[in-house]
Amino acid sequence: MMRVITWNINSVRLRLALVLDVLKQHKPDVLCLQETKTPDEFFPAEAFHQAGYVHQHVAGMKGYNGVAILSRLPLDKPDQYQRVKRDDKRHISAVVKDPAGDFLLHNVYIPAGGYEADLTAEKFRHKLDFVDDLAAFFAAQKQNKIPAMLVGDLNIAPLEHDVWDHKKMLKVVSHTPIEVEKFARLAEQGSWYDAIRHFVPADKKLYTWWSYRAADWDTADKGRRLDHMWVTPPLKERLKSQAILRDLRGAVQPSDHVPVILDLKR
DNA sequence: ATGGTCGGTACCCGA
Repeated sequence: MMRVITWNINSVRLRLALVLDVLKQHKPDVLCLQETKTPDEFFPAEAFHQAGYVHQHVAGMKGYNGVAILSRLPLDKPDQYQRVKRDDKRHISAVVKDPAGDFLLHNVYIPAGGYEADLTAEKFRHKLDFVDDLAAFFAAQKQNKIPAMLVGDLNIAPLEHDVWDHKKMLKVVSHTPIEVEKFARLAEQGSWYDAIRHFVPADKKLYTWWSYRAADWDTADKGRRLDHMWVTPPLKERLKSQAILRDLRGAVQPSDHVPVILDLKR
């Protein structure tokens, strides 16, 4: 079995012990983090190295954003397939040297988009442009035949049951029709297939994020599925199982996102 | 009716 975990950690330094616990308990081959919120010189590389994740590809900055790929399997050609080089620290890539077959892994953190679902609002515009930019990038990659996986915090909940109340959320950034439309186009341009919904029917509620502002996140359960794991067709036949580690939202000092696990047959 | 909480950083911004 080959296991990949994606997790928006909202500060890797604050939650290092929690991440190490997850690694110990769930033993992924590869861990993709978003919102690490630290420049590379302060990234806790040694702690992950000691935990067995000796292959690391990290791109951080001060205070915001930041993505990392931590792997027990060798990583090749880091960022040969990156969307843009070294600017906003929201996208890194590497080829994972899996014994069952190498695959290209993209770790993505799409901007949240602010509060105003208005095309003239700067943050919303930035989010939509970022998605368009990614779609164009993957369209240009179409000739590339290597099997691929895309994971990360995409900050869009596309399906009716990816949010707690579809009608109420239609005007809320993350579930607006224009975001969902651009999200679908991104998936189409990259030939991406939703590997989590492969296992969970579309009419079943499924969340990976619960706001910090909810007094009782668990009983209120006003979640959204913002974190995704996608594969291209060559990896579909290897899909084995998925898991969303909901309980971690109840950890001491939790991230507002929980880890998502995808297992591939080997 | 339009809240509420985080984390990093520096007294606010982004989520």
